[in-house]
Amino acid sequence: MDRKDKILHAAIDEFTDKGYHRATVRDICNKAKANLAAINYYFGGKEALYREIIESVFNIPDPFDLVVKDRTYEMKPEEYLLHWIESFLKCTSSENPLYKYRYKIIIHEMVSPSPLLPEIMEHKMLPRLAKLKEIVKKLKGSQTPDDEINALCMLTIGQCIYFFNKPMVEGFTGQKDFVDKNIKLIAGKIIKTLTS
Amino acid sequence: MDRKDKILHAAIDEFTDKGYHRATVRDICNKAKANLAAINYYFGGKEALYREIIESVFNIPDPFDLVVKDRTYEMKPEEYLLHWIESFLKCTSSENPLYKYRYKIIIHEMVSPSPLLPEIMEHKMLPRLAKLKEIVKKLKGSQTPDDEINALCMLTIGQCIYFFNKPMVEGFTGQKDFVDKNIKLIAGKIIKTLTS
DNA sequence: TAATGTTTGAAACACTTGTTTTAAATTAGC
DNA sequence: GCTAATTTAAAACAAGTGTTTCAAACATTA
Repeated sequence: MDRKDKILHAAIDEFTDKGYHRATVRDICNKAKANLAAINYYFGGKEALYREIIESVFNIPDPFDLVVKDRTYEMKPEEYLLHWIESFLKCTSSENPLYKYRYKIIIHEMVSPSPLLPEIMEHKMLPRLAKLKEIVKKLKGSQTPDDEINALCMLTIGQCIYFFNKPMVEGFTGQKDFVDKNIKLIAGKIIKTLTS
Repeated sequence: MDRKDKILHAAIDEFTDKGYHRATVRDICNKAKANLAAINYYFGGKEALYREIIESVFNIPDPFDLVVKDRTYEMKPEEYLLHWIESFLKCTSSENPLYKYRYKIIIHEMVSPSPLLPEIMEHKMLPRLAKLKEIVKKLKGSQTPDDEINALCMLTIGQCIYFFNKPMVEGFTGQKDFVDKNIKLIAGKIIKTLTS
């Protein structure tokens, strides 16, 4: 692993852990055992490095796309959504770091926007959310009011994304592996938001 | 309004908007038209000022307590929880700033913990969450597994707290007043998570 | 009024941040 | 092996941070 990769690796750790603002180039370089000037040399600055991280984290297919593949239009909406939810929840665990990082970054961007939020929102998030909306619409029927579809989508996301808050989940349950242990249970509850 | 109050007012704006780390004493003083040294003079420092803000934001009764008052034990769990959820959602609107501020601070603390998170968690949040858990337990029956109770509580909180993310809600719906307009609809969906 | 305590204001301090500079070390190409 | 380009290293820079200092202004009260 060369110096540049080591920096990328350290940067993804720092940015996803602390968000764009609280992550520092010094901490990243220390973690990568690189010199302070390395980030500007290789990437051109902190913001450019962050943009590279964003690309690497978002430009991989959704985990649930791998399950669903091209069966999208032969699957029932319920089945599709259950995959969507379970895949989302699985991202909280560490077995697939890139997906976890993606949602950690989203949470940070929502709470403390970086200069890159507008483009992340437009190019990375809204397209994926549109896909969710489309399936929910198919499930509930096309005559369902748009506000209700929006509400259902956001309730689903809210339920899923909440479990990325480690301090909250651990503080509430006292368990470190609560989500891993209860994915089926949680997904089952969430899907009821959409179907009942 | 004296100088100290003006600082408190400005500080609550800055801390709830940007969180403990990104809020600066300079911005607070500028907004309060106070001198830079005022914060250290009146409060003893940034952290002490933040602690004062925390107290003012958390040491008021939950809005739903005002509705429920001492009728807690004559109310059905469903009725109680619906109040809990609606009150929570109402806090997203600006009509009652202190409640809104409370949840904005919670979100910031979850994502970018301040030095005060441990005491906020212990003294301000867990007691309130325990109350929710107690009612959910009453609703689902005492033989319900603890993991399921925990999951239901967190799903409920996740759904509610998500709507405090203004950029997310506006980005998704394109509307500024979506939550205000749809409180009954949203609360109705959330309560189904618990009852169905 | 005079003396005292309180509040304000401007500057400076110590520290952290992202960035730039400059030179040394390393590597690649001939 | 020599030259030139690339990479690394250390230091300095400029801007921003929380805090402190200290004298001036103000208010209070004897």
